[in-house]
Amino acid sequence: MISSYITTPIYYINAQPHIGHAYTTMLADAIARSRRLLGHDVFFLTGTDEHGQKVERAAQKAGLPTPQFADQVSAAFRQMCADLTITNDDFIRTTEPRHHAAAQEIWRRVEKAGDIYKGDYEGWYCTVDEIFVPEAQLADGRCPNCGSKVERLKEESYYFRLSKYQQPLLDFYRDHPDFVQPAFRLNEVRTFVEAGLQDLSISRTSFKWGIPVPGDPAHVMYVWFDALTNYLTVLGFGSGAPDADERLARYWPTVTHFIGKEIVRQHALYWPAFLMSAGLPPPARVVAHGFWLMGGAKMSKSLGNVARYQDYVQVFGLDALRYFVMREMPLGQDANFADDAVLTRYNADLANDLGNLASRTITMIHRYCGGVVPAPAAASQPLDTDLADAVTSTIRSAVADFEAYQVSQALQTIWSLIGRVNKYIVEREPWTLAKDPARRSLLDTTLYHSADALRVIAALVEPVMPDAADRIRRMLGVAREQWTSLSEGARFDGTRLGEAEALFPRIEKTVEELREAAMTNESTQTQPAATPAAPQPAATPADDARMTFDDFMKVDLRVAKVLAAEAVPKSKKLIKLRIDVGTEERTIVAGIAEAYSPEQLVGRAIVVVANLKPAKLMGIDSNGMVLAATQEGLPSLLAVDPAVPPGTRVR
RNA sequence: CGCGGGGUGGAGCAGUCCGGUAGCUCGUUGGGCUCAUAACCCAAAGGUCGGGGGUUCAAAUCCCCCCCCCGCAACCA
Repeated sequence: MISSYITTPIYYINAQPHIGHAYTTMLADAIARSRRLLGHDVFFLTGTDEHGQKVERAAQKAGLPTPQFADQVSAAFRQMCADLTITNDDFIRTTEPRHHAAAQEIWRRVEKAGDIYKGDYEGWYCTVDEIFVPEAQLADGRCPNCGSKVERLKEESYYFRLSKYQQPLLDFYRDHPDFVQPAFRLNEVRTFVEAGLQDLSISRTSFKWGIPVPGDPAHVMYVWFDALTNYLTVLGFGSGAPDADERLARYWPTVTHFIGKEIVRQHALYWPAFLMSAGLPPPARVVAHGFWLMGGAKMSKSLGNVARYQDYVQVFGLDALRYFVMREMPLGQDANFADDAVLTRYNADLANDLGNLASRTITMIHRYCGGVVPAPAAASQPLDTDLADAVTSTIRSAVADFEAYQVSQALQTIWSLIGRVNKYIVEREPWTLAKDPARRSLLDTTLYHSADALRVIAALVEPVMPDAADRIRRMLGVAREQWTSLSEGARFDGTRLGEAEALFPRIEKTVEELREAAMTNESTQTQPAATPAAPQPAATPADDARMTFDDFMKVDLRVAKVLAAEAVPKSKKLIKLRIDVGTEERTIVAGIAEAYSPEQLVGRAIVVVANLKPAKLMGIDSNGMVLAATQEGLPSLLAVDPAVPPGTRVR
């Protein structure tokens, strides 16, 4: 028996589940279901990643003790699985004891291999938030979160000898060209590895919400070292359980990790390296999908375009949501999540094509054959054999598509068969045949083949739309089938049909009407308890972090007038401004291009820091700084009454 | 010259590697049918394949130059 171990990423609980999490999970679920239909021994895992300082902070923000916060958000992900009828066999939480045991075990093994050493981690540290801020996220040399000054700090840290695995990784990639799909993602990783690997910091002392390092509890493991291990935890790794080795041997070599493209490096580079070090084989396959765009733009909270899977389940139904995302996103590509596209797919593909095919087929058998599937004539005509051949080849290619993770392709294949059957029915005109008793046999043959094709379609569509598959079978009066025995011409004639029902009733409303209805609904719903929360409470800085009035007066704030503005070439955020500060004209560079065009700035009265040391930005000397309130990355300029003359002091 | 992806009928995409009547879905228009969820089937209109140059008997496809869009990186004093 072939083993298939399928995983989703474990989801980081600093945010509520949204359509992106839902998609990865549904994709993995569809593949898991398809593997079961193929008779594989499947183990399907999902779960939540709960450690790290971001979680600590999110908990603070929500005003909850960290463990309680983790419970709450993790529960929301568990609920998501239930909402989406995900068939996972286990749900791992990294805060569970079994996971702590596994992570510590892999640490010990890596340490034993001589791949862990102690060193110093150096970076910009914010004393108020007690975190290291990545250089790229610094805002004016300040913490982007609380705005206080950061300082250069060293922290003791354990390092993993990633550099040692450069060649082994390259060898592994060379020997396993199918390791990452789509293939171009592996190329990216390979390029990265070829450029040289640095050892990886894998522990922190600056926060406590994590798994203690064995033998040195002052350190907790860096989240990725901890998180990736979850894939082994659920197999009993490090548990000492009697069946652990057997389970590991049974599932580990077969694993397929489904992930989003943003975490390819962790899964295709760090993870194999950790495993090699620990003496375990790297995963068999990593499948990376693209992002869902909303109206062509990346989903983000600031744009307010983050889609909630719940809304779509409510309006279109779960099967329709699953169908849409599987159909619309080819493996590895980005795709657009547009409401009108969902509606179109629903009506065109589900209601008109599939739903209507089921409806007309079932109705005719009820009407012309007393609700019992008729037997086909012994001698087939070309029209019949052509259809039968199409059914056979559709089974073959759709199954192959699923095996290659090409779910969108599989659905296209299945839908062309649906079109084929619809055409077959029109060409035969059963309603005409029914009027002539002499053509009874041809009528029976036609309806038999139509019903048989529908039976196969139900089976093929099951991984994506399990509920619709069941409903079709109920109408046809047939049982669930494994793909291993699925074939054209199953001769289920004599079967009594169930009631005809509309599989996917057409939705006649417009997108706007649907939105309105959904919004009305939402407002009557109680918000889930864990939703965000109160604007972030102002950090209460320790007394020594405050400054004196004199300190403040050192900052020379002035009203200035924009004389000219132009975008800085090759930069995304920078605009070069020529400003009048009363006493003189100056050039300053401001990072506001994402919110303002140069034209709308000219003539404007703004507030600047006039006594800031000059700095060079993209090669341009900037003499001062424009004040703006930045929300979700988008700046909003401080404005004063235009009547105030340039040079006026602000305090 | 930072890296990468892309620009194909109204919309969304395939085709580009291996040159040879430009294809699919939706939409539009006309027709057919009436079993069916105003669904299904057929047909038509609609594209100088981002722009320019080149190679070739022949270029969406190969070569050169340019323009535009989207990620990432850089960049927010």
